[in-house]
Amino acid sequence: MKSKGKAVKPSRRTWSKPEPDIEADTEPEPGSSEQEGSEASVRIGGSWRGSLRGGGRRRRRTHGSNTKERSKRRLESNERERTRMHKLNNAFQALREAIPHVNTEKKLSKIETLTLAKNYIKALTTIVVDMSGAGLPEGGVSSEANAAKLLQCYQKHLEDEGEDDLTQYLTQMHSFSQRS
DNA sequence: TAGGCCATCTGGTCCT
DNA sequence: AGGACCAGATGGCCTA
Repeated sequence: MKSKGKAVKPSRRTWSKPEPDIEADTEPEPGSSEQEGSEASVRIGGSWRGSLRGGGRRRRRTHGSNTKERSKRRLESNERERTRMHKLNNAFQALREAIPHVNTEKKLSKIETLTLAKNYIKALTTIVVDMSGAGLPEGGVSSEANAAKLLQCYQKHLEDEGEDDLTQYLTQMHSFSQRS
């Protein structure tokens, strides 16, 4: 079996290989100001997000100035970030399993998962609203009938949204439901 | 080969 | 102070 895009990647661009154009390890003393307008504030390691949040301030850099110490912190931080992303991916997987998409070899991408989940929720909402409006029949509705109606609503929502790239999932899902 | 998707690294900002 | 969160950058794998 193959795992798309997956590979045990060796660490690249490690801390020990900083961008040559900025503040190698000749950073100022902790506490000294070295921000606004400097080249370093424009690009750091290929990225920075200037005024997205809170605006203005850049780089706290109050941690140990010791290179070894910073390297250690960076590695720990990387590890935490990796763990965090793994948790996020687990949540995505749980979501994939919660929404009715057909059992196919092709795993839903993250964007597909979110889009399908959104439409699924909308479809369920529609059903609930419809049912509460028409009144539930005595003894309830069979699960098969509910499933059929759900699929109908689901299909309608997908079509209304014009998300062509998802219609194949709908088709697959529909045939799957007919088979079972 | 191009484009999509993904994992990872990274540094800035926010939160506790 | 340190961890969580976030988003840009980078590069690998896969498919059309």
